Amino acid sequence: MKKASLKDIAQQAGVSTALVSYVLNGKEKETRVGEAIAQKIRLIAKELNYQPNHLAKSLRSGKTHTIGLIIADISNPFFANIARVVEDEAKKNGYTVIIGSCDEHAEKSWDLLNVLINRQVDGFIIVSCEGSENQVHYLKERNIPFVLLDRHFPEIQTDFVATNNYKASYDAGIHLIKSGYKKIGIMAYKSNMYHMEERVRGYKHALRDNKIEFHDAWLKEVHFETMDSEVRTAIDEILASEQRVDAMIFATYGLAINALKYITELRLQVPSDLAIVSYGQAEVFDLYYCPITYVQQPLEMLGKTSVEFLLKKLKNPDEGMKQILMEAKLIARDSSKPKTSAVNG
Amino acid sequence: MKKASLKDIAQQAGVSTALVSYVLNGKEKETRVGEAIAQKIRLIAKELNYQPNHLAKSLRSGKTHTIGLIIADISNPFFANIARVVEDEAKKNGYTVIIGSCDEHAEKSWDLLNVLINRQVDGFIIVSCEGSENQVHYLKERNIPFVLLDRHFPEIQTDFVATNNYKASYDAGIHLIKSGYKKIGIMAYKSNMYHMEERVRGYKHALRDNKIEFHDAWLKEVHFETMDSEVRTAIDEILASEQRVDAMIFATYGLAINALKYITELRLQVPSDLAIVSYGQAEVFDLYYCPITYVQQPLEMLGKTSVEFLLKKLKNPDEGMKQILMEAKLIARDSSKPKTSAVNG
DNA sequence: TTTTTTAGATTAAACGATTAAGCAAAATAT
DNA sequence: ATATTTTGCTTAATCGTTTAATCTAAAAAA
Repeated sequence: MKKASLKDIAQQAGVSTALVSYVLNGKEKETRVGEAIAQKIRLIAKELNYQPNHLAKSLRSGKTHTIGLIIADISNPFFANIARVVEDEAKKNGYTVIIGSCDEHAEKSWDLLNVLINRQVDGFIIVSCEGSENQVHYLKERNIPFVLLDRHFPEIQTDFVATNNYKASYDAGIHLIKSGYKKIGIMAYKSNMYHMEERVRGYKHALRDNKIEFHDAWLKEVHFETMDSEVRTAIDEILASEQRVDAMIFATYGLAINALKYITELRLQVPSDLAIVSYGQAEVFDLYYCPITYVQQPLEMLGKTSVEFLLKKLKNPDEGMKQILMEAKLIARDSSKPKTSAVNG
Repeated sequence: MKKASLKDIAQQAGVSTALVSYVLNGKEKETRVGEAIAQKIRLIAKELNYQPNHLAKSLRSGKTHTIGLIIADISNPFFANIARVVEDEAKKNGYTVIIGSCDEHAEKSWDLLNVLINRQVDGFIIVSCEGSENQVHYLKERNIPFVLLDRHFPEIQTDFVATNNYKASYDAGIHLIKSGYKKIGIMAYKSNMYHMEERVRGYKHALRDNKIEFHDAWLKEVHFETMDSEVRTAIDEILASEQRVDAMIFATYGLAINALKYITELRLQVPSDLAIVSYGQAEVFDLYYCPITYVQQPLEMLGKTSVEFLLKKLKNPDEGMKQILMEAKLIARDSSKPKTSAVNG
């Protein structure tokens, strides 16, 4: 029992496929289909449990109602959460999502892009990785609709939905300072990605605005690929330095996890030995013996808005560029509680 | 500058599209295409950067090289990790994966199934949820290839790849008993899913084989949807009961997380007040002040094998049924360390 | 020399839908 | 009664491939 096609319905109804198509697409008015025959077609369609063939539709229309989501890694909770939001929001609008993980690797990202372009996704939502500017330019040139998510390139005019990382880091810095910490370090990825630079810049400005001199040794930049080992070295160094820090900001969830493991090994007490504020969010932060203060990014909003922007663009390609920076929220916990009883609760 | 099609190449080469198709699909030998013309076609194809249109191919062949992966929730680390493995393994074989989250909800799962069938995925990898037996039967009837992953229905003959949950729970129980715990509870989902029942059965048998009488109060079954509140009640009850437990097994990651949060609130010490073994795996288990003993499922193998089974089935639909149960590994940590110095290190 | 075979190409249908264009009959206008 | 419009439907091209069937000329065999 094969799937029923338009033709099958047409035959049973004794009409042409055109009529069937018109009726089933609700164009009976414009195309003046007789009411009687329309009824009949609808009935037969229901009887045969007709399901239109997406492939054929897509081939004809050039639209697949599919969007490609390129992220670093679906097994990372941040991206997994984003993916879930995107999936739901897309489904709500009749779109299907194909997710690809590029491991922060421009080459993989490029492969994914091509695979998905070949599969004729209607558009992309992309969490760009370092060195993928050419890909963004490529999409622009080829006029393939896309929205950058979470990260963007300020020197390239694109739609994007991201977090105000500068502000988030600034707030994190201020928070630590207000809590009485004066020697504050930050660990970030070695990267010239704008979002990462902003996370560092915000931190620096928080220091500056509070007359705290920034020391180069306080900034630790590690490579994504070799994070596991580099984080340890970095922590060793930052604690051994002349200007030993009493607090640290971790610019990503991955960094924080690695650091926490090492800090636990070292039997350092949080926050007395080292106060902590981290980006990202996950169960660990709640359940760590000293709950971790973190920068809560508006995941839901980021995901939803990116889908919204993309779909609008698909409906109307000529619509203006949409760019939005959303504010993160600092969730204060014990890992950054006031150093002395002097300040705050 | 539109994408080049077979026709474009054919025109430039001054031949028919058939020839181009033959050459580009490596059928030049069987179909006796002249060597000279074949060269020319390949050259032009390269020049025009020809990329075949997947939609057209699929429409013709009935194969989309796409597989549907239905899981409970991509934002759950267990499934996210599985998804990643599946994604990679599929890509290695030229397949694309479409992931759908059904939230342990048979109705959503059914929707997803239909959406994906309509999108003509070639086959499915499914983590079944409660009450989805009809869906499995449906797939069998319609002869749509699929492999059940992580969970299966023993009363339905299907391909599947799963963990030996009975053995895993049995091992967990034995481990606790050997560590000196005698009053061991278990928390699971209220469910008649086989994998969940097996997790409970293994635990019970571990008790039985060690002459420990099982008390009904030791088994706490909570509903997935209302887990947050029910877990608390369950813990309260199991601790207040006459046969207060000194150790607990959590049958899923989600249960463990909720329980740990509450246990922390209650200021219970792990393992002295309550020893713990949990299913699932994630950073939390490492970073909890008392690292959590957990049942490590062979994620990578599960994912890989499920893809392998499915692809084999796609190649050769008549191949026999493939079923495999993989062994989990208990990772012993401090949360279940020996109660007295009597046993073990 | 005639017939058969073979190499090398083309034609056209098919996959399942959409849709512009066309056509005949009925209804309306002149 | 004739011209025009409207109604209701069909035809056929199209999207980009694949592939069975066919064709043609040249080569091989009879």
